[in-house]
Parts: sequence; C-alpha cells; structure tokens
Amino acid sequence: MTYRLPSLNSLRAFEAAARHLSFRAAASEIGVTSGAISQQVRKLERSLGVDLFRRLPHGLLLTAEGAAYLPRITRVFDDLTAATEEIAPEMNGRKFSVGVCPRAAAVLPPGWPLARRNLEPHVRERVATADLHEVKAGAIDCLVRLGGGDGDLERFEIARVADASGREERLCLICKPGLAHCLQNAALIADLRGLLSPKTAGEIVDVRAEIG
Amino acid sequence: MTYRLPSLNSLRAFEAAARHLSFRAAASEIGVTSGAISQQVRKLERSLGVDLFRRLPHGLLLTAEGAAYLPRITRVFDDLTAATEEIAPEMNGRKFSVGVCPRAAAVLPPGWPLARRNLEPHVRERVATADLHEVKAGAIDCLVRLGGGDGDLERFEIARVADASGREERLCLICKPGLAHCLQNAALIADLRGLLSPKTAGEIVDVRAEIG
DNA sequence: GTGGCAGACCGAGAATTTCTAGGCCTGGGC
DNA sequence: GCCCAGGCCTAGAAATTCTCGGTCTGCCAC
Repeated sequence: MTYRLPSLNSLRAFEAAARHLSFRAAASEIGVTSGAISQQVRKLERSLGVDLFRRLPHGLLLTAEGAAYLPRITRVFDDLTAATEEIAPEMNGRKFSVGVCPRAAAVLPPGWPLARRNLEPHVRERVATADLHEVKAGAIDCLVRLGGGDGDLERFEIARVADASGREERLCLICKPGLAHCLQNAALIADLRGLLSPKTAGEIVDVRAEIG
Repeated sequence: MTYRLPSLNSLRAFEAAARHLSFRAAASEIGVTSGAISQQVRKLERSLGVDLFRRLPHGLLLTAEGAAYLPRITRVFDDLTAATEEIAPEMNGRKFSVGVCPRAAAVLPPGWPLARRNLEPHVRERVATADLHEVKAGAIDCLVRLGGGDGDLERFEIARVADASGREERLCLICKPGLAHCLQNAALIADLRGLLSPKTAGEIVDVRAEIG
C-alpha cells in the first residue's frame, strides 16, 4: 500500500480558510497566526500542484479546484469526527454550533436543528441561549433569530413568520461575513426553507467561483 | 468551529498496523522504524482515551473499539484519496494494488478488478505481470493466480476453475500473512466468490476480535 | 492626493513534534 | 536452556511547524 496524502493540518487550514475566505479569520478560529495558515495552505497547494485560492489584496477567492475540493474535505472531516466520536464520545471532534434564540425556537420544530436527520453530520451542537455577541466572538458559528442582525455580521433572511404574539417578523440566520455560503450554513438555510414555505426569502449565491 | 481530531499520521500508523496486525510490518510499509509506529499508535490511543490494540508478546490483536474504528478510518482515507485525485490526478494518494497473473486473468472478467464498481474505492491499481516475489517484497498488496502460493505467504482459496487448457486449477488470492482479512482483500474475495459460484471455497474468518 | 489600515507574503529563528538508535523484557520454538 | 521475534522505553537528533518582525498592495476616508 503506497500513501501520498496531504497532511491533516494543511487540510484543516484549507477548510477553515475556505469557509472564512480569509487566512486571518481562519487563523483566529484555529488559534495560530495567519502566517501559519498561509504556510500550510501553500504547502497543500504545492503538494497538490494546484492553486486552491486566488489571492486578492483584500481577501481570498476559491479557484474552481478549491471550490470542488472544499465540500469533499468537509465531508472527510465530518466522517472522521463521526467515526472518532463513536468509539470515544468525549472526544468531541469538530463542532459546528448553531445558536437558536428563544423566540425563533418557538416557531421551529422542537429540538431543531439537532433533531433533523438531513443536517447530520454537519451540525453538531445547539446553543439555546445565544445572542449576537457570541457569533462575533466565535463562540458559536451561526445564530437563528427573529429580526435582523448587526452591521458587522451577515444576515440571511429565511422567511417572514408570525411570532408568539402574532406579529410578523423576519426569521434570519446570522453569521460572520461570507459564511452564509459555507456548507454548514447552506444546509441549515435549505432546511429552514423547506420547513417554512417562505413568503419571501433571500437567494443563496455561491460566491466561491473563480473570477476572470 | 471547534476541532479536536487525531492527527493524520497517527491514523495512518493505526490503519497500517491494524491491517498487518504488526507494528513492525506497518513500519516497513510506511518506511519508518517500529518505534515510530508504536509511538504514533500510543499517542492516538491516549488522545482517544481508548485502547485500540491488545499487545501480545508475539503480535497484536485489535480490541473491539479498534475493530470498529478500522473500517471507518479506511473509508476516510479512501474518500480523501478520491477527493484529492479528482483535483490533482497525479497525486496518487493511496493505492492498494492487486496483481493478476495472466492465467488467472483468462478466467476473470476483462479488466478485473478495476472494472468492478463494487470494489471502488478500495482497490486502486492492477498489475498484470505480477508474481509471488512482488507480494513478498511489498511491491503489490496481493496476487490473484492459479495454483497455491508459498509457505511464507497466506493463501486464500477462492474456487476451482478450468484453465485455458481445460485443466482444473485452484484460483487463489495470495497475500502477506494475516492480510486475507483486511478490508481490501476481503472485498476482493467476496467479489471473486460472487463471480465464480465456487465449488469449494475457504472461509473468511475475522481474526480481529478482542480476546478474553 | 495622501495617510491609515487591512490582509497577504517572506525569512529567520524558536518551539514543538516526530523519528532513530540502542538496549530491555517477554514468551515461543528448537 | 538458548535464541529469536516483536513490542517497549528513553535520550537525543532531525524535521516540521509556528511566531515574530518587516514588506507590499490596494481600499477608504479625509
């Protein structure tokens, strides 16, 4: 059996960078410097012989190859996490955590999103008492709430719904800028749309295309 | 997103050691010393908090947890390989190579085993001019041939078949000792059995059970 | 325009991880 | 009873990875 595989660390750096479309943000998520991410991604690109990102002076874009690679790598991580937690439950491999504010929870099925089979294995944790600051601080990856977000965060409008008192409100998914399109959030958005036949809804646009 | 995953290197050491049921053999496959394998596996066990092997004075056995973990890790490697080769074909991630001697090829479907969908993605290379020495040297992982093997290798008898000249011969899979039960060989054996409704065939026994 | 700033890149050196080497220990086979 | 195979251990060497400055480029506000 011969092996020639990229290292897990460089894949992890790639996955985080692709999700955030930023080396800096990926670095802060993983807890290293952005130089380390840059080096790991470069190493991965060199070992593959393929450019995964297009570097722009103010941020990144995925190339076509990078965009094709990302969801498959995400799945590899998800499978590895599932396998690992099966034999070592306390290991807690890789969590994408979703905050649900109480008012939004009232219009969603009980236990959403963990109770939804189709979101497995991407979504791994539910936080019930979440608010916007936790998204900013990185304590949770996204927040589902009634009402808009905040200028520094991305807001994705799912549907208009009637809250407990009968008032019409917008159900939104709030996340860091650029992340509405990451695999996990896209799965959540698709699920919410299926649940709440939307009167008006935003558009999922894949920004992860090669430019020029 | 929080991460707490074992390192790829330690998983690779585990996978090879489990396949060979020997640190020494795994070390020689990967090209390091057996001490390195021992350390990597121990690190993995420590980080999981679970024993994967039962160390015997003369070899290894998988524990129940190790036996449950192995096929899932194999799949993770296979998926990673497939994803990686898709965007970087020359990468050649991880190959399980099957030798087919010409006389055996004559009684098998053309292109076997690569042409068989159900063997994807475990089997990754076919070598047509193979002989027993290549198995011993580790140049290929197993060999399918007519007639038995050699005292130092494991022989798994699939079926009795008529060769080109009408003589009855035994179709056998030859591999290193203990490896007839590894995932890849088991898949090959099952496929061959399905193809050649066997008159007599051996038994696949899973030796990878925890003892006592 | 021009200054400030965000974000990526680079290189040197530090820190951490991984590997090797050599000796030890145990049990099976002759 | 001796020899050998195979795993274990530890110390030090080797390799990898990370950090820390410093640089460069283009955007934005003034």
